Amino acid sequence: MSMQDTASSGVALWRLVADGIERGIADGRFAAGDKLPGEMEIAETYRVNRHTVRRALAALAERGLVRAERGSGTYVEAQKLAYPLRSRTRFSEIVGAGGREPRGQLIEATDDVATRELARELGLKTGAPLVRIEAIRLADRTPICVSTTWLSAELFPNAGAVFAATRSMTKLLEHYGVRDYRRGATRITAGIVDATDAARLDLALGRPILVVDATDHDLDGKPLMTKHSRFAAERVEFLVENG
Amino acid sequence: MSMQDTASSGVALWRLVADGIERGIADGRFAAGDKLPGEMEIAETYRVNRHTVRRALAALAERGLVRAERGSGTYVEAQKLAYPLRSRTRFSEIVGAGGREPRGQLIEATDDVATRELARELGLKTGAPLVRIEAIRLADRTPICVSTTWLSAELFPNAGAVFAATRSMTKLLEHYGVRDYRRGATRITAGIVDATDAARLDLALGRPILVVDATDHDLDGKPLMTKHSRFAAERVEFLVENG
DNA sequence: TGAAGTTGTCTATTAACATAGACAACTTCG
DNA sequence: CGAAGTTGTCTATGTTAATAGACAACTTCA
Repeated sequence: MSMQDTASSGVALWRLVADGIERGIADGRFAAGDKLPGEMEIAETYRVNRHTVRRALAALAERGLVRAERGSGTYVEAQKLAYPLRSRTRFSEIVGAGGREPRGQLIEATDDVATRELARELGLKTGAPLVRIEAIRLADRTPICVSTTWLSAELFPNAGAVFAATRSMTKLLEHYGVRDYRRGATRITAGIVDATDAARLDLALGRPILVVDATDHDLDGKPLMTKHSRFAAERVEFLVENG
Repeated sequence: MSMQDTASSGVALWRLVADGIERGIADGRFAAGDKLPGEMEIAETYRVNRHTVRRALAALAERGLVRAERGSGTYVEAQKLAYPLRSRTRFSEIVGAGGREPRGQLIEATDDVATRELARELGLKTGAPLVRIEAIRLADRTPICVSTTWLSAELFPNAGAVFAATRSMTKLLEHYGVRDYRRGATRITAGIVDATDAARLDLALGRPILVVDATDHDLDGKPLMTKHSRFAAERVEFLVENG
């Protein structure tokens, strides 16, 4: 396959090969520790020059997914985080369950006003004052997702400062007397990471992301906050346990 | 932004611009019928040459997402299919609810044997005979997803032929006396389309896909079939209605 | 009508992508 | 050891991607 006989997709060939191999790792065709096929063999299966395969492998190696050993072969390194989507979903619990250290980090907290869309989600009027919190969440040192959270500025004054101190949405809500909350309807789609999120997630441009929109409610069904989260698709896998 | 000052991602710049605009359409910043900013303005916001913007717009136009009008501007065309993930999910009902014509098409049906993984999902023994059905599902003329379905060859003899005739999994199960069924645990992740699926979904290489793995059970909880589906992310949006 | 703003088309130049072939350096295994 | 198979590095060539500038063709609106 050369660039001129396939419809130009705007994606480099080496990138397609790298994605193919990564998929193989993701779905278990290549398990952690396994040896990948030789560069020549990969080149033949993708009908591509060996140098193109080498570039693909170099990209995967740089991301820590594989490791090349001269004279021997190239070996698989990594795994994905299982992320159950339940009504009671807590990032820290999910990550902790996998034996990893959950961390949160505030990027910025700013004042905002409700668009019609946000107002509807939060049960407020259009133009109502909001706090917008931009945060990143990690498992050990690996960024998992960035999320934008909107809360009513009247119900949660100084929410930005509280989050900066607690680094946890659950603790933030506790601070305002909310003992428990549930997740409402969740919208999931996929897309390509933009430049800003790519930098925050330490993700290469053009990588796929899982986009999750959800609104959390208290136990009486009153909306508390609405979130727009972007997950590095290569690092997580959502589990919808029935529905 | 030129290719040499950003870390080379293997994704062409015009493709990043196209993805950015598409995201703008997806999340409502540009609604159907809206006029996009001028090519010069887009070029400035992405810090890119106008020709690069033109290429991005040409790609979007070819996919029918936007339409350029000389001397006037470029306008938005399309929308996404809302796809609720409930325990009782029927493709035909979801598509029909949107006023579109649901269609199914058999790609191939072959005999297969259960891997350990498949056997566990279906409650069979490793090596048990299976029927593997590869099918594509469309809304009007637009391909929405391709799915690989495995069923027990003993419980559902000639399943391939039955599906080819009925073009519906629901009708296939009815044929074997299954009146109703429910979806069990569902795993969702995202990835990049491979060459085979790209052709089947009429999707450009490098586009993101939503990957859904699920097993359907009858009302007694007995596994009926397990599916591996790949959705064109740009054409659907999953709705998880609580959980 | 005329000016401003829009998309369409052309030429030209530089960097990145992909191919091809050859050989070195190293590991594994009989 | 020695052969086979692996990754690492080099040179070379043609194609694609992205830049830059200029101008034509068309629409909108004062």
